[in-house]
Amino acid sequence: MQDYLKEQIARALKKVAPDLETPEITIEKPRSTEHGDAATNVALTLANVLKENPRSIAQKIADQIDLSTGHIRGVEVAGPGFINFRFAGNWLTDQLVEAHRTGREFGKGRMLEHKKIQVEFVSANPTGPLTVGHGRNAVLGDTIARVLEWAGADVQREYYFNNAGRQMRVLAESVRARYLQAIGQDVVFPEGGYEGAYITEIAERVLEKHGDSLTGEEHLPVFRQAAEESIFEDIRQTLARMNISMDSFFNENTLYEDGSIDKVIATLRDKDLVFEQDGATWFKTTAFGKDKDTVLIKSTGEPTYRLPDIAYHINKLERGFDLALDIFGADHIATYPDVVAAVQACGFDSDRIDVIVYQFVTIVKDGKPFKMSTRKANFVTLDELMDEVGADVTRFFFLMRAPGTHLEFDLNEAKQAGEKNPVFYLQYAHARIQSIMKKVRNHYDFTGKAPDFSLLAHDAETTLIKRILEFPDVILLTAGQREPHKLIQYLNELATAFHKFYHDCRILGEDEQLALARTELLTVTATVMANGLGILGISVPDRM
RNA sequence: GCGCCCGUAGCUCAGCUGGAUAGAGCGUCUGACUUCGGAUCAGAAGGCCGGGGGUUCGAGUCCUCCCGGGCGUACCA
Repeated sequence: MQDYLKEQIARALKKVAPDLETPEITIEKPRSTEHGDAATNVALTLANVLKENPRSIAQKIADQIDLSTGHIRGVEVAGPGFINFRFAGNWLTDQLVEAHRTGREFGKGRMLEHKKIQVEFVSANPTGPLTVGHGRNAVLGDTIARVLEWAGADVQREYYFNNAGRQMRVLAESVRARYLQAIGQDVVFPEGGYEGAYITEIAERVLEKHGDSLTGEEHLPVFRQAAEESIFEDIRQTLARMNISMDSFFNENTLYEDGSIDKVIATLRDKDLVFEQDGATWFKTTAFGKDKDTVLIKSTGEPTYRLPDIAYHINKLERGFDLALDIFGADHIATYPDVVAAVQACGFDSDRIDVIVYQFVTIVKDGKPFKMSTRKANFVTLDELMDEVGADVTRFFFLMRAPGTHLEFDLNEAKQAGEKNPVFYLQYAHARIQSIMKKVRNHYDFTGKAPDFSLLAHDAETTLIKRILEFPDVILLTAGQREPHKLIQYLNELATAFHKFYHDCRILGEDEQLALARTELLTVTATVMANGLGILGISVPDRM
């Protein structure tokens, strides 16, 4: 329809101003329905060039629009010089028939067809349970992956982790200390160790399984491995509970084993971007405009996290992804330019790497900001949150707001959200439709009959139809921007249009033809709602 | 100090990438079918879009300078 309009406008423009080169014509959907179904601002943009009043240009163009094809019902000039179009009713019903026929697949796009995309998210090291802080990352990553799939992409979900660094050593020492305490030894708990209760539980399980003989330093790996396995199992379960399942887990260690780390250093050294100083190996980031150079390998011989990060991203590109998406918290953003610069220097196309940065979640508890620390064990786990409000509300809460804005998560409010939560508004619409359907089936027999959507002329009906037809565009917008809250906003509008329809239009008691058309309108509505909630990873109840 | 993000209704946030009278939810106030689920619907109140300057037909949106908050700016991840 957009293309059709553009063509019409371009043709009209030729008659109005034959000498003018056809400009870019943009079509937009007016905010208010009073302004029709589509509008263009060409007259405004041309006012300067043509040295003429925008309204009079608009009027001349409008006069030249061909209405005889039947797609357009009305053209009018409004405001400072907008040209508004109204679609003919048959165009809407044609589209609705198509949507109805497509059913469960309605909304799937082909924008990203044949694109291999990797979304890397969560990527928390196995040092403790996932917290509310990780929640936003996890839910954003998974939902973006889902919407990319709906836009046609072939998506892989990957979890990147490191089980060999300093953090993990401290973790193992913490477990060991708890173990020694459990068998009655008087040991000092390591400075900066992990204090959570789960550490003690892991220590107790080691004691049960291996007895009390693991007192020596040399047994540290046993504690490390026990902790890793146990914590990873918890993380996996938490993710599953949130409706998230990873396609692969990538261990940072493989980058050392397969030599990619050394290769990165060697390549950068060839380009004269690496040098030694004070016993450390540096990356010359000042060459890319940064204030300081960056350490890649510490004087202790231990690499900083940037080095494997670089190797990891090269690895992703070598695996053939058209796009590698990272979901990063605001605190990680500083490394991104380094990684891009290094990847580029190594001869790879860094345009294939993109980062979604989300701002931090501020936990508010009892009206005060709550500072979390995994090490200090004062945190709220995702499991605890889901115990309180359920997985659906948890996902919804993290998706409601644009990733780039700070998200305030009021625990008290979320916990008592119960019936008032906005997610129920969407689920209720779906459940209500199912309930209507059940009643309808008892009153009418529609078998073998096709609906005539042209009977749907009520305001509430056309509004609902227009909303439904927006769905495929919303998918593409959400996928393109990678901002799931846009889908939520849309589903809210869809639900509102449905509830309005429910109040204004009835099915039971209406003549069979109209009842059939309305019933099938609701079928499509329910499908779109189900598809949308599915992308958000939220359940779609038939009853509530 | 420098870099990135943010500042919109009492609160939490949208605002389709520069368009028409700036929207929604919660909260407050007033109303609604004796038949399909009232977890709903209709309406009211509530705003110098942090502030100043600039760009143009047109700015919440772009440029610039202030103010205020968050995160970076580690041989921590």
